[in-house]
This record gives sequence, C-alpha cells and structure tokens, in this order.
Amino acid sequence: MTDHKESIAYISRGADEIIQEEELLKKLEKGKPLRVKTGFDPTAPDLHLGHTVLINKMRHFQELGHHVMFLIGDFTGLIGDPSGKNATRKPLTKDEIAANAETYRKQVFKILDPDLTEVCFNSTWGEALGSAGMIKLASRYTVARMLERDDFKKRYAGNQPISIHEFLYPLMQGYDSVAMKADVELGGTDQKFNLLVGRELQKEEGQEPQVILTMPILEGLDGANKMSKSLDNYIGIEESPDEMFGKLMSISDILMWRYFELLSFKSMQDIEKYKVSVKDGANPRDIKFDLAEEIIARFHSQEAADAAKENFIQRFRHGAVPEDMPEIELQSVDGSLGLAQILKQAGLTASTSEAFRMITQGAVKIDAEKVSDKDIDLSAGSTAVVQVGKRKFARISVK
RNA sequence: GGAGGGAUACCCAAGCGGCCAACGGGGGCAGACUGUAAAUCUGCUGGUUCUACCUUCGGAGGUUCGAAUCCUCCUCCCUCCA
Repeated sequence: MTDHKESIAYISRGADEIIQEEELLKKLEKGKPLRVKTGFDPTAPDLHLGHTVLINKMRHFQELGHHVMFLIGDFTGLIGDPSGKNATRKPLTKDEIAANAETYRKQVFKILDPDLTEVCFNSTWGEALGSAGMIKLASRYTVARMLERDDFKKRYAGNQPISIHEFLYPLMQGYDSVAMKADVELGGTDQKFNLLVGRELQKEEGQEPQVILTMPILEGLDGANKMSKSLDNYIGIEESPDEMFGKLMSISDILMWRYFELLSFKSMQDIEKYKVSVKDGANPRDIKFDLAEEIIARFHSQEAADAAKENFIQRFRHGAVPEDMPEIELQSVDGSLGLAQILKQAGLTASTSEAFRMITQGAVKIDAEKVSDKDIDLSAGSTAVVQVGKRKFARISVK
C-alpha cells in the first residue's frame, strides 16, 4: 500500500537511521497504531530546540495516528546515562521528579497533543524488578556485547574505568521497551546502542523487536557544536519571543536549512520552494524571518511572533532601542557614577575591566550615542539607556 | 613496588632567574563591512579607585635584591618495568 510508504517517508524526514525500515513497513501493514516510545532524562526539564527535534518526531507519529509514550526515566536516572559524561549523578527525590515531570508536560505539550500522549515513569516497573530481577536481567547480556558500545570500547581500550553499574543503564533502557511493549523507539544518534539493546531484550522475551529511529543531534547557534546549555549556543523554548527571534536570525544561512528540516513543520516541498527562491535571488534573511516566526508562534503565539518580527525590524533595520529592557537603579557616589561602574553594576559587562575595554573599543552607547571617553560619568538624577554591543541594553537611573 | 615524563590563563601550547599579566593558535567578545548570515580586515580577551597598582603559571614552604622559571615536601596525570 502506497499509504504506508508515504507514512514512512514522513517518518524518515530528518532521521539519521531507521533499523529496520522493512520491519517498520510490516508493523504499519498490520493496521494497528504503533506504540512509540521515547525516553527522557528526569533532570534538566528546561528544554531547548535541540530536544524538540525528537519531540517533533513524536508529533509526526501522533499525526499519523500512533500511540506516543513519553517516558520519564526516573529509575534509570538513578544510574545516570554513561553516554558522554561522568556517571555519577545524585539521585532525585520523588518531589523533584514530580516537579520536573510537570515542567516537561508544560513544555512538551506545546508540540504534542496531550490527549494522545501517555506519560510513563520507568520506576513503575523498575522498582518492581527487585534485585533478583536485576540479576536475571543482567544475565541476558554479555560483557563482550556491552563492550561493543563505542564509548565503553574506547574507555576499556584506553584503560579508563567503567563501573559495573554503567552496564545496567542500557539494560534498563532495554527493559523499558519490554515493559512498554514498544513497537518503535526514538532517540538521538548517541542513543543507538541503548536502543539496540531494547531489540535484543524484546527478542529474548518473545516480543517482536522494536524499530529504532535515530534523529541527529541538532547543531547549536554556532553551527558546529551540538546545541547545549553549557556551550551557550542554545535557544530555550521558554525564552522570550524577542530573544528567540534574535537568536534565530543570527544563525548562518547553511544552518537555517538544517533548522527548517528538523524544526519546522513546513513540508519538505515548501522548504524546497524556499531554496529555489533563494537561488532566484531572494534574500535568505526574509526566509529566516519565516522560520523564526513559525517557531515563536509554536512556543508563544502568532501575535507574539508578529510583534517579535516587528521589534526586530525596528531595532536592526532602523536602529531603534528595544521596548523592554531591564530597568536598573544605581546608587551614585558623591553625586555621580562612572560609566564603567554603570556598565558593570547594570550587568552589561562582567567586570569593570571589561567595561573599560568595551568603552575603548567603541562598543558602548548612551541614549544611542556612541561614547568612547572612559572617564565619562552620569550625575545623580539622570536616566539613560545604555547599550553594550549589539544586543545588551539597560535603562538605568542614577539615584 | 621501581624508573622516567608532565601539571601554565576558557582549550591547545610556548616560556626555563629579571625585558612576563606571560609568545603563538583555537575559541570567545567588540569594531568595520553586512542581512544580528557567510567571508574578510582590525582590536580586545586576570582584577581594580585603569597610562598606576593588585592577584595569577597544580598546592605548601624555601633560596634570591628579584621566581612561571632554582631547591624541598605534597597532590594529581601519563609512559615504561614488576
């Protein structure tokens, strides 16, 4: 049936890998909604666009009528995913997990349909497993197979420590698939090994193995590293519309297409049309506008998106100062306050030394006038809009 | 347990008694040019009461007029031997 082929094409959009596509087709041909599992860490529920790549894919499945399960890994969280960084992580309390889950719901349901989403916690079956169950589970997999995993392999070869409990993470994640009877599991490319373990364990249990769909890790604003908070190259989904708009406009043209594919809900055909129009001379900036608008509308509202666009144009095309900026009152010393002090105290620079540097470099404006005299000061009672660089503003009043 | 090598600013990496707040590269920030794009060019990239002073070169002491540079002890990492 071509119908299923179309589904697969939709599901494949932006995907890195599907293991196995034929199995997916077979599952679809059964005509029943698929049970689609995606796991999330119980910590850091402060989602950014990078996380939404996966969530968007979940939405695709929902649109096709499948059963989407949003799994919060409160049990596996006790182990800490060894993929990447340090394994040690302090366990969360029940209350913290509940709070995080609530935040997740709030954020995730901006993309997913809450009525069609089942939220699960793997502590439900993880705790029931008990230590005997754990041992039994551990017997299902061999050390040799564990060591196939890239980062384990590297650490083993490089004489880096691997704690035994780290082996439990992929096992538990796999067991989740068994417990949830997953037909499909979604994950980032870095999750591939863990996802594959799920297939193995399901086979052991006599279940049909889940299909694995991996999504690429979204590049951050720098276009090079993965989007992450620690690299400060991210767009948080709860950021203000203006903030989002600015950040999205600052991405490179090349990255824009990537974002379109992974973040936009526009069809690939529409995106193709954009590409053609750029080739015919359209300014990529205007197309970036559309991207920014769509994303802001999703996380805020259409009105907010329109306003953000308008603000952006006012600010950068016409050099206007933004509407909302922090208003800060500063205490004068002997009737006035030096500019460097103002910049630092208003949080526009990290230190007064940096403030001096910025002034010397001509990066500082007072009421839209460039100032390069570092000895300038404002007297008590005055009010001004001070600006450092292109995007840092504050309305200060000296008391 | 033995032998050797190393630890320098966000990262890599020079320096091996004064000219060192510390070469160079990366990254980052700012300026010019732009579309807050890319590319390019320029400057900056410890702190402060900013042409001066203060605190930095794994940690603690010591030698010296003067130490990132020499000595002692300690901590951590790497390589080789057992």
